[in-house]
Amino acid sequence: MKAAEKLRLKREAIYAAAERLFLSHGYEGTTMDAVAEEAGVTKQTVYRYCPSKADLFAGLISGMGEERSGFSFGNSALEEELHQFGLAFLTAHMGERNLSFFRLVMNESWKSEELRELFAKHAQSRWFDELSDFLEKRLELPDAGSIAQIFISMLLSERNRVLMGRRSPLPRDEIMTHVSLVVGIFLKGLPRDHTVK
Amino acid sequence: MKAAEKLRLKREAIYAAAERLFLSHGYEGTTMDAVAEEAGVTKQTVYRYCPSKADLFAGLISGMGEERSGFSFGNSALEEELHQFGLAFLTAHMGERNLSFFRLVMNESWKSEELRELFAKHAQSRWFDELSDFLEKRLELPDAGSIAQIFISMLLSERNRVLMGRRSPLPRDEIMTHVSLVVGIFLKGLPRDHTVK
DNA sequence: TGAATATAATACTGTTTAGTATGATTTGCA
DNA sequence: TGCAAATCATACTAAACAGTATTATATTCA
Repeated sequence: MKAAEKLRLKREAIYAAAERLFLSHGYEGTTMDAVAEEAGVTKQTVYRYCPSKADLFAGLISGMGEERSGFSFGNSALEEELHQFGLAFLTAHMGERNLSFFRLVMNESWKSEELRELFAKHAQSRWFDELSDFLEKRLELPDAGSIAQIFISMLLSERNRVLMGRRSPLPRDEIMTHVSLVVGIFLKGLPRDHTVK
Repeated sequence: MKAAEKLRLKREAIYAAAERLFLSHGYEGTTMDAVAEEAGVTKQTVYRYCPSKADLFAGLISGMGEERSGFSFGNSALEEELHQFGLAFLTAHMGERNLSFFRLVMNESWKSEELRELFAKHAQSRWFDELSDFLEKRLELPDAGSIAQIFISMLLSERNRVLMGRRSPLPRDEIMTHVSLVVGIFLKGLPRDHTVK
């Protein structure tokens, strides 16, 4: 095997191990020794690929920046589009990885401006942008941004309890029921002066 | 001054100092030396009043359990009641103390079942219970709990950005605008089969 | 006043952990 | 084959921090 290839693989193993640990145990709860062991590598090797724990963490977060929302709006009826969006959004946000990532952001983001900026590119911003654009295109709204944020919050109304370990993530059928309920309330409740374009 | 009185004061000083530090720096970020200094006291004295850091923390959290929601529903029109509730709720939840407390809960609650139980008595549960009862009393609803949770989430739609340091807490006028918007959407959007009792 | 209690001041123990140092061993490559 | 880079194994340093120990000084109260 080529040398460059091996280096790439090792680097990926280290970052993958770090991601697993950071997501499941948080920043403070993850030691560099644990990262090394999880990656099947020595601590020196870890430090050959990153200058410090903080850099490893920051590198990881910005690496995650490439992830897409995994949903695109189409031209179906408003209700149908919102329903599909809600399903995709809520399903994604009830996944373990997403829940862990959100906890991590919450835990760490207030510690430094640098981290806040890193995180800002993630969270729900892709989803939010798509929804906001869609609402603006389809409806005449006073403030599409606020309205989009409200719709997203309605979808996530059960998430805090999940995040705090007071209930398990919504299973598929509860997600469907919840999305229907939310889309119903939202559509009927939209400001009166909206018009479908 | 009586001895018992002095003891009580000292105990309060220590717990107050610990609360300030835990709220602003988190559990890990707070050292017992810092608590002692903040309370103007020696570390031994701190340990005379609590057996360990974990106990100090737990004692604090359960001490906060007595706090009321500070709002009671009346007999005005539905819209007016919801509006008043929204104002009180959102104002409280945009306060620094409440924001810090929520961050703390988020940060620590996943670490142990004991902490989760402690926290369970707080968070929005008082507010939630009152709202849920009110909706059940006033309306014919399929699931007052879910609906109450959705209303609360709508009110808090901007809070995540605040929590993550991406915007400052909503000032009074934005709170009012937001509450009006939310109550409007919510009331118009409620499931059709509701009837005012 | 004098015994008992609380506190101060200070230093210490033990543990955890980020990061470094060293010397031996493997591996790609010319 | 033989060199150079990467890795391993292991041990170390330095700092932070929870919790303890000691000795001396105040304070309460009988």
